[in-house]
Amino acid sequence: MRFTHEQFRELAEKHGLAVTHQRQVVYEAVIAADGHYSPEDIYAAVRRRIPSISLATVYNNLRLFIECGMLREVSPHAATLLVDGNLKPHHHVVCSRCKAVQDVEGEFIDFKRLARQLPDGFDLTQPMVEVFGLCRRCSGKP
Amino acid sequence: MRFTHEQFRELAEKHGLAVTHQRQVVYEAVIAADGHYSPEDIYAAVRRRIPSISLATVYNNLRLFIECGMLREVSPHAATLLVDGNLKPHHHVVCSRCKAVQDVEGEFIDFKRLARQLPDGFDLTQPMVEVFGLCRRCSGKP
DNA sequence: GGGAAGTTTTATAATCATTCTCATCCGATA
DNA sequence: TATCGGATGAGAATGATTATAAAACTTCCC
Repeated sequence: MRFTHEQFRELAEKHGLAVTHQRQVVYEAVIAADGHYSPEDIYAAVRRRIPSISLATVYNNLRLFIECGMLREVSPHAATLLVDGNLKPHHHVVCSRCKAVQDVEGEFIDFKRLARQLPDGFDLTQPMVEVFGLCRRCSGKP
Repeated sequence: MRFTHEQFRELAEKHGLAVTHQRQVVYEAVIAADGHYSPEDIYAAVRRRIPSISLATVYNNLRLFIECGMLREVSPHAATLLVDGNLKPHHHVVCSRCKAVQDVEGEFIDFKRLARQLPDGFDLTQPMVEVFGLCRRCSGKP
């Protein structure tokens, strides 16, 4: 999707970001791409319009967009592998900001309804769910 | 948690793994640690019992344990950041093996029940859930 | 118990994604 | 237009993870 300079200026101002050409093109590339893409993917797309752009600029801007809520991060995850020795069925609550993981018990998934929505052939062997949000410290709540 | 040599041998055989001292100690370290730990954490714990162990051995064995189902990986995630320009509420289905991500629609979460289980102060700003399992290709189903 | 065959471990090098550094450049404001 | 602060670009640096190859260990069969 393309934006006029004015449209993007408005959007950026709403989120407190300065307006630059690179920033607009990176954002357009993500919105135009309908799916889940890596920084390298976006870099490749943006280079068709700004051949001189730096990969670091793409990373910087993606991070900013995510922080101010203009984009979502898929699977907000810790920078490293985490293992869990607890094999009993349980779910996780993950803080999108600090990546802290806590266990959460309870039956809050309607598996019948979920099963109807699953892609064909998808096998829910270990029904395991992660819920994202902000932990107490990151949400700034008392 | 500690195992006798016999107990661990039985466990390993059930999952088709050879029995080595290092392997047993790594596994015990994960089981004893009640929570979500990184390879470095486990490495630190194991070194107290086997000072000469190599970090690569810890990685190798954690990967094996995860593959054969003796441990779970927290937040199975792609090796790289993925961004999603779709801000409409939706959830994701993630393949634990190949890390492919697909969107899934529908109301299958009982948010009232979930809210009761959430840790204190946890803020579900963007109720967003990821469901893990095996995609058609990785599950080997027709 | 001994010995061959195949794994595992170790140490180190290599790789990959991401961030940092800093000199330069651009955009907003006076 | 002059100035200032933030943004960009190029490449180096970092950190997690994987690959490599030689040495050590397990397993299995006798």
